[in-house]
Amino acid sequence: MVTRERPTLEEVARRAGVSRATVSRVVNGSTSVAAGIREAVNRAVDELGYVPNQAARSLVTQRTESIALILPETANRVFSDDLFFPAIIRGAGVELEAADKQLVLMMAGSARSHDRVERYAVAGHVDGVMFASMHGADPLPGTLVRLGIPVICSGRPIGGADVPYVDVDHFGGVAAAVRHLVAGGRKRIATIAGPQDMVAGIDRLAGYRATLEEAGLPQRTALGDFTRESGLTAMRSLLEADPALDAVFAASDMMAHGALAALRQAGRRVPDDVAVIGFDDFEISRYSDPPLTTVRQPIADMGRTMARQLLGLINGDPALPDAVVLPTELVVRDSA
Amino acid sequence: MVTRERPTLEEVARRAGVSRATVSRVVNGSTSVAAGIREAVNRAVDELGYVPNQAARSLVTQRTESIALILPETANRVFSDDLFFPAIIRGAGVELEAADKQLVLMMAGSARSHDRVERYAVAGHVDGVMFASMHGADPLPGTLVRLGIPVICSGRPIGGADVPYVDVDHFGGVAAAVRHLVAGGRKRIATIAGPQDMVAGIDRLAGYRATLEEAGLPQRTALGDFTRESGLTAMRSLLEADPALDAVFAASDMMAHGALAALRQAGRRVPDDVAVIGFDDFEISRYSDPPLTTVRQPIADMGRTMARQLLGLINGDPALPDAVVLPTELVVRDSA
DNA sequence: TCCCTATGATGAACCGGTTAAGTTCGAATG
DNA sequence: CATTCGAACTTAACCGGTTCATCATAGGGA
Repeated sequence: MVTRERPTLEEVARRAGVSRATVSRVVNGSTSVAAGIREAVNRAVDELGYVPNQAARSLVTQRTESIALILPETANRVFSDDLFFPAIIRGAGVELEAADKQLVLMMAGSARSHDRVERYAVAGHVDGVMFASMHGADPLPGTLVRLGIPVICSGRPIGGADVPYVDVDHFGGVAAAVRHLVAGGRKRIATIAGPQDMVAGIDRLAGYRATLEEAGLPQRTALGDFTRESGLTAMRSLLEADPALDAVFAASDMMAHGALAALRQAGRRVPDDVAVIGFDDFEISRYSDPPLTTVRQPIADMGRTMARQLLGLINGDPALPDAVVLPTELVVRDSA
Repeated sequence: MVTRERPTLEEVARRAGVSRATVSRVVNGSTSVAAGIREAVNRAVDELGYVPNQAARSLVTQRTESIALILPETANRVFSDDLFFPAIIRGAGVELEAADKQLVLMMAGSARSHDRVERYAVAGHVDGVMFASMHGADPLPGTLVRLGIPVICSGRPIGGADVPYVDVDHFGGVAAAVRHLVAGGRKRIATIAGPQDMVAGIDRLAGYRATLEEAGLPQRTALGDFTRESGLTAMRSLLEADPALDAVFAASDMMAHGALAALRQAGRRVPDDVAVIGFDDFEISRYSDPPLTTVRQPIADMGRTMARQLLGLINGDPALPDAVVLPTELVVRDSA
């Protein structure tokens, strides 16, 4: 391996016949460098193939130009089935790329990795941290904020931690979905709720409850964990509890697909016998049988917004809202 | 924001009553430090909450403890439909995490981002670079290798670039799939091929061709780009060209699902009229109607292996193979 | 003519670690 | 008892940039 020696500022300076300081100013596009010198320096830079050493730069500027995105442990488990985190990554990636920042991905969840993340951020490896949908009342975001590290969460943090976040209008989306079912004449509307240690799970269940209450209709709840498998199981237990139910709202698309499978196995027609609505609007929901009616949440946008907010925080933007809530929208297809 | 000043080595040293060098040795777990002193230092570290500054450390060690994973531009487009890149990320992530390395994600493809990636790597921001399935004969991996940067590719590089890589046995997998169709008595076996500027596309088509030739059966090819939509379109054109075809091998699961949809629309039963086999074995293929027979490739394993190989390269492991080819396996379900 | 002020370049301190070379000191050796 | 040696620690150089205080030079005004 021919590890070519990388030229340093010093060498560029020598070649251009100026001082290190001047080269630094040219490289950083500073003003007040005579045109002639600037050219000479640029020529030397090109000839030597000079690229500034990031570590040296960070050491003095205290900036790394990179941002961490923390995924919960569950991402590991669910990744193969779930399209949520990839979309977050994509959205954040695009935004950060535009700002010339790097995206560092970390999995967290276990106590060990928890500590790792904290040390990593504190070591000054990144300029800020984004948390993707956490479980429970995770203390880590708050801890980092207290240490003076810019942080943003996806999903309103549970437990009242005072951390800026980006979220979507779960409640409104669910209300629209349930009202759609009610308007369609459904009387026995059940729900497959998500994990009750995540805002997404909590708020969607709350939306279901409030809307049915408002409509004066009975409620029936089964619990899932956002995965297809859990949706299938939950649907079975709902059918057993109330064979006459005529609609179900699932708090995630994957659970809705599980529910579709369970209904098919139980010989129910969708939407004739039972209407089904999901939440997410993943690509695959357009291709299910029948195509899934669902609440669209702008996941990639969420990633983008998180990145944008975090960049604002890092730059000390004064007029930055603590929270941004993105709209959701009911997408009506054939399943309800 | 209370940006608490982070303690430095100097302060720890002062508190422990020793020199900077000694603290450094304790922190790095070096030998030859008397137990008493070691304890005193550790106490000081804990009391002050000292965490080494990574930039300073990198500056002298020339190591950053992080690794870049480069995704092709298409990842952006396809991400919402595709489960390939997430699995690669997950696999690599797990392995790197175990080695206490960080994963930096970058999108490349455009000329601009190309340059960005090169500069980033050369700036010493990462210790090595992994490329996820590239299009065409990308010169970037070769360039980085020449610059002395450890590199590994997923998928044998096109154009004979001498870059170490990890790939799967496309040919063998496809051969098994096509033989399965032949053994099932299929006589008119078409294929939906992947992009011919990617090894995965090329090798899978080659496997189809060779195996059919061996069986003395006629060939028929349509081209897709691995997405569901392209699979649907390709299937339609295949049906038009040969309404009597009785089997199709799609070079990706998503294209196979598109094909299933096209066949359904055309009134063909699967597998009775037309047998379908895909390639990937994504989670969703277990839940399609009918469940998809497909060639499983160990994607997460590929990510893991890439990471492992790269770490070996970085550590100068002498007995490192240039190429690793992982096995594929036919998974028979109901579609063929 | 002389002094003052921009303008542009330079020298040197500094960021926070690592590590080679040097120092100290007590135990072992001849 | 003098000498050698090795363990344990300190000193100081260095990594490669940024930036502030300083300085040189040319131009303008009194």
